Amino acid sequence: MGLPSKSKPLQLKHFMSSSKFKPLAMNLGRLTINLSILETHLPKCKNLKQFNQILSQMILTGFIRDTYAASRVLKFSTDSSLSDIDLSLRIFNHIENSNGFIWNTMMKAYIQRSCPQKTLSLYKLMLGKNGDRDNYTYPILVQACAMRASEFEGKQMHSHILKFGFDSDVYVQNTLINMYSVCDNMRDARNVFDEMPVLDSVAWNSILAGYVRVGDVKQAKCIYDQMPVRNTIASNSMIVLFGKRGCVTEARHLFDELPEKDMVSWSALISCFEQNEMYEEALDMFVKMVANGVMVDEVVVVSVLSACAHLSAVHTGKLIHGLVVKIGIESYVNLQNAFIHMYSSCGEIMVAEKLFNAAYNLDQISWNSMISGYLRCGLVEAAKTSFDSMPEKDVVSWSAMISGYAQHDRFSETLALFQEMQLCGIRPDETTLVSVISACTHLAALDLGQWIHAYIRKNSLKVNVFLGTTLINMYLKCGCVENALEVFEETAEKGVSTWNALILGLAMNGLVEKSLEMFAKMKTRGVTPNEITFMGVIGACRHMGLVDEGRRHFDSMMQEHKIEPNVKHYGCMVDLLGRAGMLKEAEDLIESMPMTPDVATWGALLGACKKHGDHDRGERIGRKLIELDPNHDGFHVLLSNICASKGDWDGVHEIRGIMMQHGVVKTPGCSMIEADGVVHEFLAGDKKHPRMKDIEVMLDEMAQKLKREGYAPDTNEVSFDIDEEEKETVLFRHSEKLAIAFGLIAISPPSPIRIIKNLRICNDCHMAAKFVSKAFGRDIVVRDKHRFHHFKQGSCSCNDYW
DNA sequence: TTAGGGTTAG
Repeated sequence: MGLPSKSKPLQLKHFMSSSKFKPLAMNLGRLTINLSILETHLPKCKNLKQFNQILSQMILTGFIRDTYAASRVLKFSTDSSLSDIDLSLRIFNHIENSNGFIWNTMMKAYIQRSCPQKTLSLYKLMLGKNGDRDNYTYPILVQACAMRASEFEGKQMHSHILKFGFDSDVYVQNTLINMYSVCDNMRDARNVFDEMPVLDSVAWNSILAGYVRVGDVKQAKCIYDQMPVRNTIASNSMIVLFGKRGCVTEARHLFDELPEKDMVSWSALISCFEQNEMYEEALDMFVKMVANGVMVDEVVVVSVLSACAHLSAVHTGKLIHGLVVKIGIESYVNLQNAFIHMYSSCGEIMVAEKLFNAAYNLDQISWNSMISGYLRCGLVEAAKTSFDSMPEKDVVSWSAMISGYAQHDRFSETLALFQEMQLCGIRPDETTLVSVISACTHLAALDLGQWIHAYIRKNSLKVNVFLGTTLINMYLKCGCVENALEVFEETAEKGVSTWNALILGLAMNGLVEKSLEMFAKMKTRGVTPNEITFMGVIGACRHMGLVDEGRRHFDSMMQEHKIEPNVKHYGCMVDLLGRAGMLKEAEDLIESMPMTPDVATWGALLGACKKHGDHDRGERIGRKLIELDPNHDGFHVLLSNICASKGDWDGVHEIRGIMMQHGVVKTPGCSMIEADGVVHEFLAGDKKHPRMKDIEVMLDEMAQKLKREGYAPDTNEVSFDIDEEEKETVLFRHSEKLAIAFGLIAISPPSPIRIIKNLRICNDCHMAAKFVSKAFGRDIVVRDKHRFHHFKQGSCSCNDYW
């Protein structure tokens, strides 16, 4: 920053190769240096020593005071690789009689070394000295502003240009167009362009490049069509723009029409296919490119490898690897990283690892690709080891590892790593937070989730589609409908997934009508529903037993939206019919399915049989199911429950035997509850909690109060052949009751008691929760495997239909 | 009397 670093004054000794003055190596002999000698000898300089000797001669003889001679020697210094920028600056500072050329040369030198801020500092110095600016000066300065992408500085420069009257210079105008384009200000770029009396090819190309940069297809096309001369670069840029904006047909057409296609034309089209998820086309095009003898470089190969990764085309990837080695470009870091990504995407993690270990020029992306590769292949531990040994971790590394934990259902570790990241002072970005919020959702860690929401607001992070959807989902899955609706309204960028989260979540919370309303609203807003939307919509109908409406939506999938119902949609319909007691219709629908029904579909019918007491149908289907899926614990349990409710204890024992035989273990009921930011977990019959004594006392109090209110335990739920009193004790140790008791102790009103259960809530716990909400005057929110139950004043939001 | 400035794609 600031002015170019102060250089030491130019003294003769700087240019002496030793303290002893030697005669010029270039045979200057005893000749006094003059212009002609300078001009013949400067270009012949082979090393810094020779250059220094000429320079020292000039100082010694005072010839450096000749402005023209000084400008030649400075120019040589800035252009030649023999000298460096510090020496150039020392020469520049030594020149007493400087002129515009000399200033321009020094300012240009900083541009060439990518130090535009030093160019601008020199300009300030020049202004102070009222230096000799000329029409060569401002193109350099405007370019410096463009390099800094600083519209503020650019505009200042523009006003100087007007003030000093350089605005009619075509070079100046062209750099202004470029500067405004780089700053994405196409309005001012266009103003300059429109006012140019004579447009040369640079002006056309610059304005086109601007429209391409901001992605304005309409204007770019307009300019391209009007261009008097179109070069390949212009055409290639248009292909790129079409690709970026999803106009694949136009890109392909333009490519076909090109009279001359170069390497960039081919790779622009290939990248267009790749970006628009047309991976086969990308590969085909690459094959044609090679067949046509077009040169291939590392940039195009990176695109093609990405296509291979998406297609899992490891064989093609290996062929390309061979080609890359043959043409000798394999050591490009980007290419190595693309190979690591391709191989790990195709499951060839060992190959990726070998490449990674063999590479000598690893960068941050290499490490991040390797970690993501391990995670993609499910090797979470290997990823963590690699992560721990990284020399430097950036936000991408942390996000990759955090999302890796989240995607492998290791939610506590997700949150722990997030905390560690913060301790390391790395600021999370939108991507990181999506994974963390998703972990909060699974763990029902609402406190942390809300903290993150506040963090997003405080740091004005952009709530993009993913983040918005994740937040809405979290609030709905934690039973906070109001908050979810608020985020939904605030989210500017709404995708189909955002609507889906809302439709599914509202229905889960028992707000079926609102959910269906949102579905209607979504369609009027022009958002096209997808198959997940219909899962939500039919699911909503299922929560309230809206059979006719559900059927209507199911039929509309094909008729209106051309979406073929999949096995899950059928399963959902079977569940809807079954729950409503239409068991025969449900079974008929299964028989009429165009695909093989999955176990979940039969399972839905089995559940319905249990609910509606159709024991015969239930037993028939249950036996079929445990054959189809002998490892599924839930079906065995349901079947055994059906036997139990018939009083068929032999059947119960038989099923138990089958379970033992297959090693099927019933998933224990588990409830989670968050108190003061800590998540507590309860298993059925659990006695391990540190506050178990208090909980026992509360359970007794609950039992007494509930009985007074008229609660009678529903012992039908217990499928053990034990007496009624014992059954009641078992019932009162269900995990959700333990959690409710704990909630009554640990969470002070009016905060609701929020519980998450891994299985579906049983009849008895549902009834008990209703009584507790009344007898203790507490709101209880239970999220079970399928939906929410908001208990308030003795009733539940599900209206006892679940 | 010399010398120097601008755009551009995958």
